[in-house]
Amino acid sequence: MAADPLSRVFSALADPTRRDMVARLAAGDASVNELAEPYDVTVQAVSKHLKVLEDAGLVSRSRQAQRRPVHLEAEVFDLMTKWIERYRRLAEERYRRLDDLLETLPDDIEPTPPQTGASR
Amino acid sequence: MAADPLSRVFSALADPTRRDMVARLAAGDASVNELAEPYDVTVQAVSKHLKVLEDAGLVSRSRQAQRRPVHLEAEVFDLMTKWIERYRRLAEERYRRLDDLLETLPDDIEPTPPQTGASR
DNA sequence: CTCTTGTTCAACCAATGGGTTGACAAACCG
DNA sequence: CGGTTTGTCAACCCATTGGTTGAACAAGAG
Repeated sequence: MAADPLSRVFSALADPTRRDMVARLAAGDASVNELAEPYDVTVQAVSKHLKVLEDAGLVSRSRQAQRRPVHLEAEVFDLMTKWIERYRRLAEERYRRLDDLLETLPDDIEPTPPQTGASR
Repeated sequence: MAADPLSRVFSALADPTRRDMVARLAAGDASVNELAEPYDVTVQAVSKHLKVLEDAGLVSRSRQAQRRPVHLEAEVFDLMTKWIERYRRLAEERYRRLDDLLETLPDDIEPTPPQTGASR
């Protein structure tokens, strides 16, 4: 469990149940039992999921009587979006540059010589 | 392997080696051997990683002589950013509303009665 | 056709992950 | 105090994953 933060966040959100929990927590804090209610798994399993989300920094838990309300921490999302946007931007720039290059090519030069049936 | 698309993408990017491959592919296409070079794992392991990335829709492979150049497909990133932004936005709105609420509260009403050190 | 290069497939192994049940801790309720 | 509610910890099970080695396949190059 000594993975880097980015791996932890991606990994935490790779599970549909955990994503659903995050989705529901976006609407408001909830107790473990409340969170567990819709799923047909034990409350212990949900507790484990929450631990994963907490280790990823996606949620935090406070204490309020016996309850441990779970709260969504939105800041960690930035970690992901920054990573994603960076490489998407690069990929798109590269794509655009390739487009430009093809645009300016003389007509008689073919970037990938199509098999014209003519033997070489 | 019948996971939903979002799970596949998050899961694929949960591995640091695969993220590094994506990062390098953002700079340009590469063959499997080229991709494998920096890592001290076998080329078969890299081939497996590429299969995961391909199943997630993050890369595509064409054929060029014996080589199978790997190409980064940036569109899938949108799937993630849309999901992330949606819930981050909700969480932030909720946070803002809570702020507003606290702002308008009369002074003598305490939202969560702080332990005043009185009884145990 | 044979050889070489690049890549994948198959079988296997150790570690991890998501689930279970059962016991336990913490805090309120009587 | 003794119970009840709420949640976690521990041990275990089984499927998945990331890695290995060894063989096979695909497509030039001789």
